[in-house]
Parts: sequence; structure tokens; C-alpha cells
Amino acid sequence: MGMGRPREFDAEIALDQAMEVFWRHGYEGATIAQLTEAMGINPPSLYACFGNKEGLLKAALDRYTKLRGSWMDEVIGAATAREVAERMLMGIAEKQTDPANPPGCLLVQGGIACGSGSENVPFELAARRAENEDQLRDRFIRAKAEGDLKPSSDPAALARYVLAVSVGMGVMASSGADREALRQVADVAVQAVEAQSADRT
Amino acid sequence: MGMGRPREFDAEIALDQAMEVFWRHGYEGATIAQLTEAMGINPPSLYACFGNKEGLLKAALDRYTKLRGSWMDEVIGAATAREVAERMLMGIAEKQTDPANPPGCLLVQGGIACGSGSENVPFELAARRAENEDQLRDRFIRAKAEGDLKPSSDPAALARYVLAVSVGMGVMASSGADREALRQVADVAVQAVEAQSADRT
DNA sequence: TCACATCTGTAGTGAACACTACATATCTGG
DNA sequence: CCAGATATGTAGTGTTCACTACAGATGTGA
Repeated sequence: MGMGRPREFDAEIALDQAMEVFWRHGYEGATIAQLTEAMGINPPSLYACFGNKEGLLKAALDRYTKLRGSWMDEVIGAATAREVAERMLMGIAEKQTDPANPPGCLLVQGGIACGSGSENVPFELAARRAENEDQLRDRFIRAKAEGDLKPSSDPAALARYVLAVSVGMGVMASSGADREALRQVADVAVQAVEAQSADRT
Repeated sequence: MGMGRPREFDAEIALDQAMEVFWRHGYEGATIAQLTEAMGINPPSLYACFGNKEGLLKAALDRYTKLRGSWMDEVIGAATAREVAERMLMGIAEKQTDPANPPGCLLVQGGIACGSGSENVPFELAARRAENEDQLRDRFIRAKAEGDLKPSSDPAALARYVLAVSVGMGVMASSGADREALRQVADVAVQAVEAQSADRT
């Protein structure tokens, strides 16, 4: 009972290429031909490794969130709620206009609305975005407990707000907004969080 | 030289149906079969009237923006920049969770990323969103001139910010956020505009 | 070296897609 | 009533899609 012929490609490198195709064209706009070409493999290898197109997307999403995990840790590691928001939104202004990647965010570009065979793709992306929202919310709950945020503040609403701005910035980036434009949006957005912060007297 | 056989369907009613399909499934996810069924016509009628699928989308977008025009006028008709933002974002919280329509905003759901034959669809949507941004910017420029906004404020950045929040709320609505959740986001978001408003002493 | 298991490349599969040819129907102007 | 013009319904067109059958290649364990 041997182990069979070993795989000739690196799954993670291939996923990076697939990620880029989904990012640029969306789930439905990306074709298997484009994906296999970018990945440098043939369709049977893709299906043997990832099951089907949706399985490939999920694997690419896993890799995407994993690559961004350490950055997100840095964000929630900031000392105050205000600084959390600033790191998050300023970092997003940078990342979403990084020429090394397609503009925008894969968790949005991947597919907000899909056709009748792929209804769960938007849900899949939403679930990943919700993870980030949960991290922010937990951090803001702590900030409120520490007296960093006002007693009247709503940590869940704040987290949802920061995520909404992030998503909006992503859409703008994908339609051509440059880094400076996004920075300005982030700058304004942070002021709402500041307004919820306790006076530092 | 007669005028030929008259059209048997109402183009505007048909457009309303097409709008809903694009809204729910996106440009690429919507099929001609779904569109014609929703519109109650056959493919030849669709192509005779709108040219092709992309022409139908543009016509639907025209109708969408036309239907929302009067509301946008109400928004920028508010007395202060702060109230403009509040009307805009609270109105969006309502509209994007109106059960009479698919959740979210057609100008986002229509297609943020598309495949290789439809690259200009995202640009088309972005151009329509930019119209709203321009209206807001002009209104905020006036607010600054009137002393309603601080001399240090940036009307263009504020307009871009309000639009970013709107878009982010749309994405959240499409992935299940309810009206109250969106209202909370709007409520927080307005505070950033308030922070840019001149002190009313 | 042989049986077995897994991967890879070639070359397709049926299905769904956007779009249309064509015959027929219904109008206007004369 | 007739000629020209446009709309409609039926029934397709070629293309592209996600996905796969199959044969050969390359590994492991006995």
C-alpha cells in the first residue's frame, strides 16, 4: 500500500495565484482555465487537490485570512480603541492599494452577489468578514471595561462601524481610489471612534 | 412608411423586474433566462429593446438612479452638513433593508468584480456612485463656505467618507444585517461629520 | 521486482450561456 | 386593402463553462 505519486506543485504557492485571480475577477468571473493557468497546473490536479471551484475558493480564503492574521493581531494589540481603529483603517488604506495585490479586499471582491448555483459564496465571504468584526468587538468591549470608551458607547456598534468603513474603502479602492483618498476617509472615520472615547483629562 | 407593430410590454415595468434580478444576483450571476422570465418577455424582445445584456443593465441603472433622484435631493436639501449625513445614512439603513427590494444597493450588488468579458461593468457602477459623491461634495463645499463646517475640514474627504460608509452598509445589508444594526452604524458614522462641524455657540 | 496508490496531461463531456434566424403578427400611411 | 416597418414566439446557433474518463507516469511497501 504505497503512498502514490507525489504532488508536483506547491499547494500554497498555487493558492496564492488562485487568490489573485478570485480577487481580480470575483468567484463567478474567474474561470477554471484562468485559475489553472495562473496556478501552473492542469484541471485534474486542481480537482484532485481542492475538490471543485468552491473548494478552491475556500482554501484561498483560508490562506488569505491566515496571511492577514498577524496584522489583525497587531491592530487589536493597540493601546486604545481609537488607536485600534486608526491602525485598522490606515492599514487598510495601505493594503487595499498595494500594487502587489489587486485593489480592494478579497473578502468583498470575491463575490457580493452571485448566480443561482453559488448562493453560498456571499455567505462564505460574509462569515470571514464577521470574524474580523468579532475580534474588533471583543477588543472594544475590553476598551469599554477599561474606561477607554465612554460608558454610553456600544462596542458592537463601533466594531460594525469600523468594518463597514473598511468594506466601503475596499470597494472604493477596487474602483480606482488612490491611497491618499483612502487615507482621508480613514482619517475622518477615526474621529467617530474618538467621539466615543472617554475624555482623557 | 408605417410605425410598425407596437411593443406589447411596458419598458419601465420590465426594467423594474430586470433591476431586481441584477440586484439580487449581480450582473454576471443574472442570466438572460432569469431576466426574460422576470420581465415577462422573450429574448428577442429584450434584445430589440435594450441591445444586449449590458445595455439592459445600463437602462436598469438609469432607472435606479432616476427613482432615487428625488430622495437624494431631499438629502442634500438638509440644513446642515451633519443633517445631510444623517438623512443620507439613516435613509440608507431604511432602504437597504426594505423588504420590497433585495437587500443592499444595486450600485454595489450589481458587480464589484467581473470576468474577462465584462470589465467595464464595475466601472459603470463606480461612475454612478461617483455621481452621488459629487452631489455630497458640492453640498459640503457649500456648508464649509457657510461656516457650517470647520475651516479645517475637507469637503471632498467628507463626501468620500459618507459614501464609503454607505457602500459598507450596503454590503452588510446584503449579507444579512438588519435595519437596527445599520442604524447603529449610521449613528456612529454621523459623529465623524459632527466632529467636523463648527461649534454652534 | 511487483502490486498498489496517487498524481499528471490529453482530450474530451454534457450543460448552460448570450445571442439570433426566421416566420408570423400587428401596427401606420397611402 | 396594400406596402413598409417593427414586435413577437419558436427554436435554434456557436461558444464557453465546470468538470472528468482514461491512460501513462511516479512514488511506496513487501
